[in-house]
Amino acid sequence: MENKNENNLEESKTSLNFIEQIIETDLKNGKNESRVHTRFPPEPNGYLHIGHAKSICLNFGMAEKYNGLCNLRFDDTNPTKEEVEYVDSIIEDVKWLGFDWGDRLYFASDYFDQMYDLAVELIKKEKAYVCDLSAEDVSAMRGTPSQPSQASPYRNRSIEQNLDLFARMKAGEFPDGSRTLRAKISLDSPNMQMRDPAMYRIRHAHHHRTGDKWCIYPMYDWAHGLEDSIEKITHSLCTLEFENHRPLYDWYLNEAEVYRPQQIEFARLNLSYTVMSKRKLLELVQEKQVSGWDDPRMPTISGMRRRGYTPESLRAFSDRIGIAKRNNVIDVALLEHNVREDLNKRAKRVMAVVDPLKVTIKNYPVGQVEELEAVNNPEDESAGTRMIPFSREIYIEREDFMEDAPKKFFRLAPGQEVRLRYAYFIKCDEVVKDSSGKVVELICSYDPDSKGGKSPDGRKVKGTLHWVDAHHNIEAQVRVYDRLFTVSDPDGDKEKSYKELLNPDSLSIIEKAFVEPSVKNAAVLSYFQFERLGYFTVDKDSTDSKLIFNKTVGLKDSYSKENKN
RNA sequence: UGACCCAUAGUGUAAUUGGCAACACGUUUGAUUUUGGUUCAAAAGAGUCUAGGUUCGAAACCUAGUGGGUCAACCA
Repeated sequence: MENKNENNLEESKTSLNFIEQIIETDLKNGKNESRVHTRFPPEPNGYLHIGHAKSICLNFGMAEKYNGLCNLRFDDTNPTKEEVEYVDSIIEDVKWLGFDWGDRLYFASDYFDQMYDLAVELIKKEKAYVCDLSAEDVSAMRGTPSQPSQASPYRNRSIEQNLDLFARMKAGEFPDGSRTLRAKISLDSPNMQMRDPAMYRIRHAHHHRTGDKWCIYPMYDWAHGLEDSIEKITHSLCTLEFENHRPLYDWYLNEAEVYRPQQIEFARLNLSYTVMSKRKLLELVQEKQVSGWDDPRMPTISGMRRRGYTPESLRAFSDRIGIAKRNNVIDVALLEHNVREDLNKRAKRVMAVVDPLKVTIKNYPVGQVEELEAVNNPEDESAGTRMIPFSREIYIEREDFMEDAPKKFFRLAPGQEVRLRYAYFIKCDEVVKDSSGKVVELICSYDPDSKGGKSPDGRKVKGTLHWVDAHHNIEAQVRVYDRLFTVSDPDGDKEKSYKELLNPDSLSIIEKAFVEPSVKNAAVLSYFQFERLGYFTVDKDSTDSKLIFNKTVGLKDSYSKENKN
């Protein structure tokens, strides 16, 4: 084991992803005074998802690894889509993931004045002009990758006229959409980004930070490079779809004659059985397909937090998926592996019965209650032990009993003996059914010498069941989640929209589960392992009188897997 | 259709930069086990998209092809 860890350490030393290779080369060459300064630049138009977590871990991770800095910067250049609610949620999520931006919380909108001044400079250099064309006209004149664009009739306005018009745009003299400021770059570049892209558009909209100060707002390409430049970012990491924008990024910074960070693109994360676009997630929220952005089925950071994922597990996941330029789809099983790995070490074990079947132990004294000692976490001795009440009537899991059991069924069946964890061996003597033939109760007998679950005579008992006392317990609601979509690639279906592929059974609510008394005052988001069932966390909908648990993920289950095939 | 990017076990990422493919997840098998969990041990699974070329030697470099992705918003 030690050897393995050493190997992994060595590997993480020598095996660098392509961004680390670039950074190390830059460091070696003394580029940017050998600084590393990154940034995570979300647009506050939605909640962060696991794909953002990858980017957050990358940006903050690179800064950490190379003794640099990472800023949190809101790219808030479009007031019609952005809201403070999103700003707040993003701050909470990044913090929860465990990253610290110090005092470097920035907003693109804080730079609007500088951006405006620089745009004026471009006009003076005849590198930008005010265009009166409508969006439709521009689109119609755009041409195609192989056919050049038609020049805007306003392309050759005088500097003075451009200056005047741009100032009046800013002053609010023109209605929305009536004019834009455009960069004067090319009419026939095969890269469509370079065909006189818009730099400013008119939007008489209230901005969450600048209020009504502005009615013109910078476009992404113009704004983003300047934001990076102003913050002296060294490596501006973004996703692949901005690859075609890089020449424009460079052109703007070059023409603005300002410090030029290096844009590097990497492949965004895709996860099987879910969607990762903010637009689609927004639709699920707005159409009430889910309870909100933090619905535990959502791939959002807030949803996963509520589901019971730990920040450590998300960070470990991010490390393991790697960074590259190849389009990828990560198997959710890897994500689930990472939570289990973390929770296995940390979660307090507890017994809960989710689908109760009553068991009466006929030879156990009526009215007697014993307190039995149970281990809190076999992976962590310091977690200690606790006492669990046991009496004549208990509940076991319905699926732990079978009347006609196959040979490899190590659980309860007529005549078969099992161990009740930490309690006693019991044997099933009698099956009680209701008029419809449904099993409603089991009559069993116990071996008093097997107290604690120990075999009194060395006899082997293969099965161990979890249980909860029928009288000393807590009733709880349990919410069990399945994948949100029925297919592994909901975006990939040509016929059906992702909404038609939603899993109708992604949420099942168990109103009446029984949990052992020790969880009584469990705090929201505290996590447990319900033995043999999986990991669970306390939902925020819980009240003083009713606990609600979310199932984070089940335990690995080689038994039921075997039986599916 | 033009430009740009990408191509390595089922999935993802490596290969100390040209020296005969490794790690993780997943899968399977066995051992241990008072969780059919954990842990431990092992196995199967690619010869690196194709075809040429350079080289003593290519997953890596070159050319062409094929397949996939991105771009033609006054979104980011």
